[in-house]
Amino acid sequence: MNSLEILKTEHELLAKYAKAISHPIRVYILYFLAKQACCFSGDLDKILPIARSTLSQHLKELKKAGLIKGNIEYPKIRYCLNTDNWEEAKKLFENFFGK
Amino acid sequence: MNSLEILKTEHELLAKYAKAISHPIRVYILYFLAKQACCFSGDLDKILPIARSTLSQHLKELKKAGLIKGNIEYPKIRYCLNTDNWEEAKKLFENFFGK
DNA sequence: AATATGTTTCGTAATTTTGCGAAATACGAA
DNA sequence: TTCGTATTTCGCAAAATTACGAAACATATT
Repeated sequence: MNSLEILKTEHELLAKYAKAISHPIRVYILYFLAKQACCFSGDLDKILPIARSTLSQHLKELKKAGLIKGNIEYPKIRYCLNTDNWEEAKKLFENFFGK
Repeated sequence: MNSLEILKTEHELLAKYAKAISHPIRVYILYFLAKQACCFSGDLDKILPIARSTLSQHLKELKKAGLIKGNIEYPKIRYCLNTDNWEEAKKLFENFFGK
């Protein structure tokens, strides 16, 4: 893989993370998790003015992007930041904007 | 405006900037401008594997989000970062990820 | 086995995004 | 005034996103 391809991959990765952050609801969820460590979907459902199914979809998006993960604790699911990828995203954005 | 509303606005602003960055082509354009100061649409057209009209649309998106601006220098248009908003976005992301 | 709980998946609809080629635009140069 | 250049806007189509309510799921409890 040459440097141009690495560059391309990095751009695509940054775009992927940016896309995950590109909706106010998802920004809020990430903000909430970054502050409070972890929470259950129901905690967010109480706060956010959207249907549960819609919330679930946003959580799915964030999971797909790798920014959060969910651990089952029946009958609930505990959502947390995926700290490794969170740090990766942080570094990509830092680099992008110029440290 | 209370603190919750300010928070909401900040989340929406961050989401808006993230959306602008959420496409690889736009990431590349911003990266290019951040490195090289300014350039013409034609410079990008030579590099990027998309139609001119599509490139134009992406530039429009970035302008709409406030991250770039274009100065007419007939028959070309010189595109530059909108540094004020670029700095604002940088700070929002820094805050978001935790400084 | 039946029920209750927290959450996701399904089906659907409306809107937005992405992309292209063709045509339009704006202006300087011939 | 006509021509050339750089870029945008238009018209369209395909795909993705966002949203909802209803139904399905997985499991602990009764």
